[in-house]
Amino acid sequence: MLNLKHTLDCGQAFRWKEREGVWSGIAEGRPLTVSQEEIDNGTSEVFSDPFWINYFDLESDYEQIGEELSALSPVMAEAVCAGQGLRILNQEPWEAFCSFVVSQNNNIKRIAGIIDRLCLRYGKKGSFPTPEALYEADIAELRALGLGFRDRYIHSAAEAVVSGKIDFNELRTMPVKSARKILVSVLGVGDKVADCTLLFGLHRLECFPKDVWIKRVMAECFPGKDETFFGPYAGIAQQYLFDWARRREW
DNA sequence: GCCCAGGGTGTTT
DNA sequence: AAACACCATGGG
Repeated sequence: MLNLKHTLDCGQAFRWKEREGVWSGIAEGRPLTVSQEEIDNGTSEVFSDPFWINYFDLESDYEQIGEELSALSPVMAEAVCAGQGLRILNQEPWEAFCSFVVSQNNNIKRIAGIIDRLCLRYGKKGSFPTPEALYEADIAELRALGLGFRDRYIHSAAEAVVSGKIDFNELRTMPVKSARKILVSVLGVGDKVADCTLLFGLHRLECFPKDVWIKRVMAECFPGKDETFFGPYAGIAQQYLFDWARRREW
């Protein structure tokens, strides 16, 4: 029902750490420490706290969705089976947006390191930095944290939020195509980062971010098809496929 | 040393 | 519109 590894270590969030079977992290300023054992025996606080119920998307029926996706193709069924317990998180939209700006042409381990340093330097009490804090940050200082050429992209993303050009509450209910158009108007944001923001930050489950792994899977296993093949839960299908492909031997 | 990583921008054909 | 160079950085 909820698998922490397939949910917290599947490239949708970058601030959860696992140590000796115990996962810990912070979301919207709230710390959580939880083990898979507590999840499996139902004693974890995530089942009783409305915040975590929403964060882990515990009220959606992933068994049902998984069955519908599995019926589409054998490969999809294999990915769903391999990713049992994976769920699409409801992350804070700014954190998702900012994190995936950092993600471009980068790898997950390094993304996580950069975000750790951003939080230490600009966040309060281990929280993710506010857009204001990053808007006011010195570009050279951002560069020094390892952001590379993405330093000015982070600045422009923060500026877009601070100025109100991007209003996540509006993006949440707007038609997806309009929301994507607004996101990609920010310097350093293309279709992939926009789709990750919409899927992981605003729970727009029809969004299907196409990174190098997904492009590889589509070319190899779904030739001639695109995200419309997967229907209204394409984003969930995408995440099963990403997690499966990344852990698989090729 | 080269290639790759949850890509995007700007320029040239 | 498609191809291409370029962008920092660290791990394999």
